[in-house]
Amino acid sequence: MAGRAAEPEVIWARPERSGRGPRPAYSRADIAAAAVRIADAEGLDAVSMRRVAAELGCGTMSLYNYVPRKEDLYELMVDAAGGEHELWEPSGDWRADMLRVAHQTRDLMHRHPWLPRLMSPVYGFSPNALRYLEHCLACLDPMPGPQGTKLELIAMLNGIVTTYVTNELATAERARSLPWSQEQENAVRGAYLMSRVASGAYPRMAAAFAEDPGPIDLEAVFERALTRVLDGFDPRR
Amino acid sequence: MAGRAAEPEVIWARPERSGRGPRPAYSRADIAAAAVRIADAEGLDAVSMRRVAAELGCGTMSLYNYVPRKEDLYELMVDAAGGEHELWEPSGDWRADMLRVAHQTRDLMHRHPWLPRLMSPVYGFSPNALRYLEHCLACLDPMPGPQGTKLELIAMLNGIVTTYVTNELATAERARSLPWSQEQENAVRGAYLMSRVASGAYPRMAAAFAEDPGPIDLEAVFERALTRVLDGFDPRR
DNA sequence: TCGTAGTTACGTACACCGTACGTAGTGCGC
DNA sequence: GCGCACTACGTACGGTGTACGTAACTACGA
Repeated sequence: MAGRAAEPEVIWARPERSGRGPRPAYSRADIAAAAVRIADAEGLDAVSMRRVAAELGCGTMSLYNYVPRKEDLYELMVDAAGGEHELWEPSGDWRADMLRVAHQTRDLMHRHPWLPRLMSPVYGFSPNALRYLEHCLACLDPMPGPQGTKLELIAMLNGIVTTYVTNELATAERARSLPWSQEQENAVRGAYLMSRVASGAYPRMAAAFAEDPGPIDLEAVFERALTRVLDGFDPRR
Repeated sequence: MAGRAAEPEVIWARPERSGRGPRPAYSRADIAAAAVRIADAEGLDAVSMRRVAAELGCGTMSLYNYVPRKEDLYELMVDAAGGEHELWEPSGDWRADMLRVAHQTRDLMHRHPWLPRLMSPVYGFSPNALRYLEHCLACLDPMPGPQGTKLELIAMLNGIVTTYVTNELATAERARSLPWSQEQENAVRGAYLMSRVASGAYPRMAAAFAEDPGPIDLEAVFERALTRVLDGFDPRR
């Protein structure tokens, strides 16, 4: 019987190769890379077991030898993306290091727009996620206080980055599978919103739209959000 | 031809009743209520067009007269949940008011655990969402600064609450459709995590797990996170 | 008042999904 | 060299969203 257990299972706990039987034709890395390739090129919704198997050049059900459930395929993808995190020797300035981490995560999500959708606390302990977490904690060594607080900070920053990038990408990832362009969608939604606001029922929203903020600098908004969170955690303030 | 347009469409922009033809058998509120009932009782994954139609007592395809795409059904659900937000006369203390808003949102998400999964910036402008936004801005009237900053604060708080509740619920919503219990899942994942940490490869993670934080007060973590964000936005600090 | 156009209602059908199950072939460990 | 655990994979089932066609109904313009 193959690995389709009726019990919960962590894919990272099962060995990639178990000695007996024919040598597996693909590695976990191969499979993850195939899925990531598809998701990058055609969007997350294009990642189906059949599609990934086809990309690998094997039968659909062969995939289930490697990946008991589709969810585990997602976990492989998130881990593969996490492997792109470039780690460094902590500088001693934990605030600067955490800012750098956050920016790197944001870049990662831009490179793989499907990542935010798969980023859930559930997939938190893949090998690369552990590597990443340990690195963050190392960066936070100079920060006083209990480890628990540091974990809180890391979680908070990750949450902010995910939320922010989700906003940034908006419908971009979803739009790939729609029959119309994102510009069309934004135009229609914008027109509707303007008509509602113009109705006069929402005076403060109207004021918000009326005020001219100058050129909107999303980058600055992001930076400000991070700084605010770091301030909130900085014991020197 | 029914409303299946090849153009993007905002469901709130189309009239519920268009005069001509037979009187529609159901209102948008009926449909939303049916979907919400199913999602509350059986989880979001149980909400299919067929299932909702059955709950209403009509044919599957009849639903498409009211809801051109499934996504719009989700939008109806989010709006219906948003209608449960109880608004009040702003107190004059914007920090206190925003805390109250955040707690209410959290309660809402506990009542409807599928909400965080559907909470995306895309569904941001349903009637009840606009009501909610306007109310938040009213609460923020005493706060100095441009409206843009206030919108940033609201977005940030919503993001925090969503992230936090997602963590809180963890696999709870997902677990409903799995053949094993959430306790089993947590046990297996916990055991795996412990084994990895015990390997010695992640000394700082090990330290984090080793330190005894006393009883973990999730409520306090939430409160602290909110306070930190409010601090970051408070011009008096 | 009556035809007709626009709507509602809904059954059928299609392409896709995740995956349970059974079977055949392969190669390591004893 | 035997046996068995493992890989490979075809078939099939029950589900999904939804395109399309048809029949019934109602409110409006003539």
